[in-house]
Amino acid sequence: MARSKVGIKDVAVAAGVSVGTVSNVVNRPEVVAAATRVRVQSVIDELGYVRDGSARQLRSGTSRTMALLVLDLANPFFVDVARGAEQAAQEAGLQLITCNSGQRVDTESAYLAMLTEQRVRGVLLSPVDTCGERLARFRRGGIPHVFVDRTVPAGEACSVAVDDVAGGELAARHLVESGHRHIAFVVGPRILAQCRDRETGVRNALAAAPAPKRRLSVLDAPALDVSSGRDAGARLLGMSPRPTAVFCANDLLALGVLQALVAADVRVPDEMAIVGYDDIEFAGAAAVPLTSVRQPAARIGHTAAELLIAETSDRDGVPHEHETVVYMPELVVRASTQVRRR
Amino acid sequence: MARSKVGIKDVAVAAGVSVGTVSNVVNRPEVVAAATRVRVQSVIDELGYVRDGSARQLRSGTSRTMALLVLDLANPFFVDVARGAEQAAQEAGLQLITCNSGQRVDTESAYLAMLTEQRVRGVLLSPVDTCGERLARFRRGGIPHVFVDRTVPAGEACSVAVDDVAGGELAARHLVESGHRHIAFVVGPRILAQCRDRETGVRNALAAAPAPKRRLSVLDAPALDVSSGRDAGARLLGMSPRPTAVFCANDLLALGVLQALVAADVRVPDEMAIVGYDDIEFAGAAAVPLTSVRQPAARIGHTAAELLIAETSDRDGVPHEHETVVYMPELVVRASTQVRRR
DNA sequence: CTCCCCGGTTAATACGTTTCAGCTGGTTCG
DNA sequence: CGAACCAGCTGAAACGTATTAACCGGGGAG
Repeated sequence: MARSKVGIKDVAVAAGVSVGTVSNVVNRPEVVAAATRVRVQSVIDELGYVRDGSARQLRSGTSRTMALLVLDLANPFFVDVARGAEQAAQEAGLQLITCNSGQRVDTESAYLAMLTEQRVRGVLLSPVDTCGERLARFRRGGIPHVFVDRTVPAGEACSVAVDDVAGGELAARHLVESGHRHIAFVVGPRILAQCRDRETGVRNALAAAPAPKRRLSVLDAPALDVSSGRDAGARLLGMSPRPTAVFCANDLLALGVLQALVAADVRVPDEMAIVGYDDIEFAGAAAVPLTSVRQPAARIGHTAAELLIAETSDRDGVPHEHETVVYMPELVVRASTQVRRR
Repeated sequence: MARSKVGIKDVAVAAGVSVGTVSNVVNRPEVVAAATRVRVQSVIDELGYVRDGSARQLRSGTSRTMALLVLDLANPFFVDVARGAEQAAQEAGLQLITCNSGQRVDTESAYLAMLTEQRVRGVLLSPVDTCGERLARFRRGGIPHVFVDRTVPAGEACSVAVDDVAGGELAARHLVESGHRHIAFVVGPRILAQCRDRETGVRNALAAAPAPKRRLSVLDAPALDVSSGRDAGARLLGMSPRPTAVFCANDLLALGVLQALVAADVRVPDEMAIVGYDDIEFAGAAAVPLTSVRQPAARIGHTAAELLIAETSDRDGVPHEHETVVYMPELVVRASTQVRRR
């Protein structure tokens, strides 16, 4: 079991052949004579030779793995994005590695630095902040990348996203049409474009609503997760006058708010309606099934990966045109906004 | 913006020093004179030089990244494991990449092959099947690895797991003590040791229960996910006589079963009690908050990563002792098994 | 018979880095 | 005054692979 360092050279001498031939057996079997091929292959199996990715990549200059760097893997939305991207990568014969920045800028740039050093084929990127200096440096680094769940000025890079302004409008309009006059919006860190855009959508919808004037209360949450949602829910309960409906910037926040309401015996939706965002699988299974704004998560990942693959395949001479894909969100109405049998 | 290929050599000539000096500036700044250091560094910044990971690793022979290969990233339990592992890696100055086998054997071995070629420092592994030939080949490959959420015969490798038999017992005993006579167990693919062990625990608990004899119905689910849970829930509803309690091999299944019950207007826990496994965050936020068996997910990941790091740090000459860590699960009782104000 | 081509193989080179032995000029010690 | 040393730097040798030009023996075309 001499597992120490068997290289192409060892295989070559053991098979009585040159290293070039061994390389051919591994990478282009069709060019080597059948007899030689099986002999070399059997030596490879016997010795347990595995080619060395570093040397291979150093020599060839290109990698066969791409990366997905997401904002928050604890959010099932991004897990679905990853699933879609993984499938597209697999279809193209590439490997995908997933990295999680956890909404932290420094973790994000650490990963970007590592991926740059590794010379990955490309990166699918859902960055914390589009404007930061660290991100700009990465982009100057010349590694192909596609923005995911985030748009970017046309021509700068490919991007695949959902119209978050429209999504915010969708949610707020639904609440307005359900007769709510005082609506709360629980928003995450404003550094996230998603949060800013959804807020814009909410304000648009309220401004466009027919008289009478609606009131909007905005509650800030420090992060887009369940425990921040619980906090926000507690604050919501303390408000006076209390809003009759709440829209949350994502489903994790909404689930947290819901927990706080249920714990305080506030009836949903009778006393407080709730709308979430993302329509993660758990939204429909919640204490009160959540009305939510659905995004085609897996398709976003799949499309983004396809764009990246297109960008990194050498189309000899043909220059790459950056492309921007924007999907439209869709409102899924459930019990959390439907007053039952009056 | 000539982003094409700036290597250490380009930096060297631009700064008027030798390549060795540039390498030192990057890797051991303390050995080079301050004046030279700042000059070289400024050239590096200006040219946007990034050292090449492949060449670096090829030369030095060791990698600074380790990998985590999980069974199912859609299960928040594994996301927590990843979080713990990531933290431990970061503490040791290593990078962690996460790969998702999605409970598919072929995807798993594709990732293992890639990680082997890449010569990663080590792999944290929660395999689909401990016995398969493909896994055996990987293990012969000599890449250090630690099993996660899965025990392995002592001495073969390190492993960090939770006592699943005890967990199954915990859940079943709780239901027995709540007075249930006919219990259903929704189990996932038996190829997963977790499923087998939890079933063993259930049978142990029932065998050990005082008279009268309890009845056990086992329902097979094709996968450990929510939609399989919904299917199982539908089958459960069709049973006659119908069990009065159901224990699910994980929380995703339990949430699916719960959805099916709620949709059919079956009251939980009055008509049907439910126990899940993993105590994921969403279990407490479900339609009826779920009683569940909690596992210390983040700690599992953290400990496993620490073991791997210990195994791969050269303790000059001291041979590595494989270690097995087993945590005990804990029952968290919630509304899904507590009949309310009778 | 010569020439050329062809399938199959070899030997050499380059990829970008790290490392290490050695060179330099200057300073301190005996 | 010479020897020994020092900091700071240089230059070349690997690391394991993919690639390419060259080589070789034999068979078909001319």
